[in-house]
Amino acid sequence: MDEQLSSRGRQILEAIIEDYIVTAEPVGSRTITRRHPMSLSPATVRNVMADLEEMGFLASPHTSAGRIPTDKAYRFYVNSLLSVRNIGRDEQEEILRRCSVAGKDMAEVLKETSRMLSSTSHYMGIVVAPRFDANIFRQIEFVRLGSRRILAILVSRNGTVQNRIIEADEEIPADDLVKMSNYLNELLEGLTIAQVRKKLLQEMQSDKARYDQLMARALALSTKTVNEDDAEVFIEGQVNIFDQPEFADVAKMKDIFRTFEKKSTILQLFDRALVAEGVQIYIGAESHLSDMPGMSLITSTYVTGQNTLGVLGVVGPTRMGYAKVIPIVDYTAKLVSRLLEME
Amino acid sequence: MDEQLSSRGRQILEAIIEDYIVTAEPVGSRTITRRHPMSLSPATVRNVMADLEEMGFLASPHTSAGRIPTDKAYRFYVNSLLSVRNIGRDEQEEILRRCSVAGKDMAEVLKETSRMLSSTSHYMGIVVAPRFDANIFRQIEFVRLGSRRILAILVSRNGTVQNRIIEADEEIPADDLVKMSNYLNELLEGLTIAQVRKKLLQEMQSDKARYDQLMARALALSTKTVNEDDAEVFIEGQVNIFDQPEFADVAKMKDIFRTFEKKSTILQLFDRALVAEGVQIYIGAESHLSDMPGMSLITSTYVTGQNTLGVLGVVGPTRMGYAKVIPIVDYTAKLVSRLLEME
DNA sequence: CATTAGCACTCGATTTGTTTGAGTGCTAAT
DNA sequence: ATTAGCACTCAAACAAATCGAGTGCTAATG
Repeated sequence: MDEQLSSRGRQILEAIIEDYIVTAEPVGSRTITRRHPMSLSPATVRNVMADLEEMGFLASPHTSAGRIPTDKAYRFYVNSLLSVRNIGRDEQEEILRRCSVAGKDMAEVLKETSRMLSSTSHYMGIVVAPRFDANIFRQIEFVRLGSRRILAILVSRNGTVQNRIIEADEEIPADDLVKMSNYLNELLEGLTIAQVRKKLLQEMQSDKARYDQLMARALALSTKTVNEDDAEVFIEGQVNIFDQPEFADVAKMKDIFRTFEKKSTILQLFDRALVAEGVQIYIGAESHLSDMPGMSLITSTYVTGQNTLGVLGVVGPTRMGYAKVIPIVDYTAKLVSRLLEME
Repeated sequence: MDEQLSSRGRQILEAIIEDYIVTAEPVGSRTITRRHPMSLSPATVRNVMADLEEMGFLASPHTSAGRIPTDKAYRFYVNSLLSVRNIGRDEQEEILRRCSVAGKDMAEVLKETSRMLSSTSHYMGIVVAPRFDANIFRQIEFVRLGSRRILAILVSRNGTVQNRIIEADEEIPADDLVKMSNYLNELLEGLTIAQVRKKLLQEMQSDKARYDQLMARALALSTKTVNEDDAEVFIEGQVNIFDQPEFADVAKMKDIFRTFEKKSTILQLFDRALVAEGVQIYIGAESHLSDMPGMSLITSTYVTGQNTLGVLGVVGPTRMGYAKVIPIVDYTAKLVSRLLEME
């Protein structure tokens, strides 16, 4: 069934896709010949288009409209047709400028990155923050707030801070708090947060803990601190989809916004991209998410050294400017990697 | 011009408003007599409605449609007609349950509160976090991340944490960091963050700083830490406005979402509510924000002791269920006050 | 024999016209 | 003062007519 595509077929398919990307209207044979002068008559183009439709690259909304590319067409376009042009000098600078907000903590940087992705691509920018789990323990600190209220602050090497308020069962003197943190800091030095979690459990069951009240309490406190890991997601530029004609309909809008309101769906999606390497492209149904029909996403992981930290990317309609967005995502991911590397 | 409203006039106005609140359709004389049996003929109602229109309580979209309440009508309704019914037992419990997420830091609690406000009211929930400025300094801590990278952690009495990564000009030994934080903790004890800011400036210009290198550096670092105050806003349930028929139009939707995307507008609005006390109601143009025509908001401040901490509230169409939402906002504000009080 | 001109045909979108019905204001009867 | 009656209005809903971009097919063409 998969007859080879003639060179002319490719050329016409490409023309159709590119036209559709900018106009969002079904494109017909006339239009093609007008906008991409290639010394062919509409009739010929029609024949070719009929072939392309049979091969599953095109679909017609109804008999007397033009044709629109299918997911398969976009896939082919991205794989074979598209010459990923290099990222523009000015774009590059814009990205660099926007991401290099000095002195901010990581969350701020990533949020700004997401915002930048959305405004340079004109679609939605998404950044999934590194799982706290993968970070390396740096220090734990306890601050007394009230007689029993204790603020626990957990710092990891890259400067991420997690804090949590703990109600202690009984009052703990300030000195003890210092001792406790000293003890823990020594104990947990150099471990990842995931390992820290395990270690704490082990320690609590060990003999030492049973004899040393203070230690036991320290362990209990820190377990409470460290015991959850909700990955953060930054989604920005949702309003951009209002400008996409294919969603210009309140019902569809609502669906989309609902989907992106609960971030778990997105997380699930991006988690898949996390295991892959480099730029990933999911076109339409390829995302296997029925919640977002007609949308594509372009993602890339960002890393430090060998470790994959997180994923970032852009979500837009399948009819998205791949040629422009792919290099943006790619460059941004590398940039963010570099920025975090320095830490 | 402000002729007195007859008791019958009030009654009919109330009927119209309440009808419009549930149907969102212009209401006519027939409808009124049908739905609110009050032994009056449509013709009579018509006469009264004409009077009400002249007085500025009603407006007709066009001659042969029913009439809709004006802002003035809602204002009158809220001031004079509305009997704020007590909050329902079950609603109260729902709110209590949703807000009492133990062990979370304040940001989480407020975010959840906002989410709760939106889902119980079916409009948009907004919570403005306390200005960090007003908090009372508790402790500052420096953590070394790299040779020159230092993480500064600022804790206030109520457990709010702000942290910031600082690039130092030169390497600072760990001991010095401890000394510095000790010095600062003593210096800043008990001040509000706003005062801290001033104090730091003063100190830096004092003689001591000129002689004591270390102290000077400590001051410089902490100034960097403390030198910004971006109030946080939690806006949740934006999708709810998709269900409001008056905004069922892509252009209006877009405007609204755009407005709420940059939170500064909202902040500006809520800042005004901050100085007032208790429940505030802004109907339509009363908010003086041309960015959100046709919307009302109901806010209340939350406090601990004498201090106003922040504002929370609900934003919806002017045609909003005031009778239901007002007690919700009121109760929630009091609850949040209580929750933070305990800290 | 691939290409193209020609042509009848389709079908959504747009336009125009008609009907419907909820609503109004006014007047005259109650 | 209230209401029944009536002529009038106007958006919305529906239907028919028209338009036009597009199609598939066939026959002519280089």
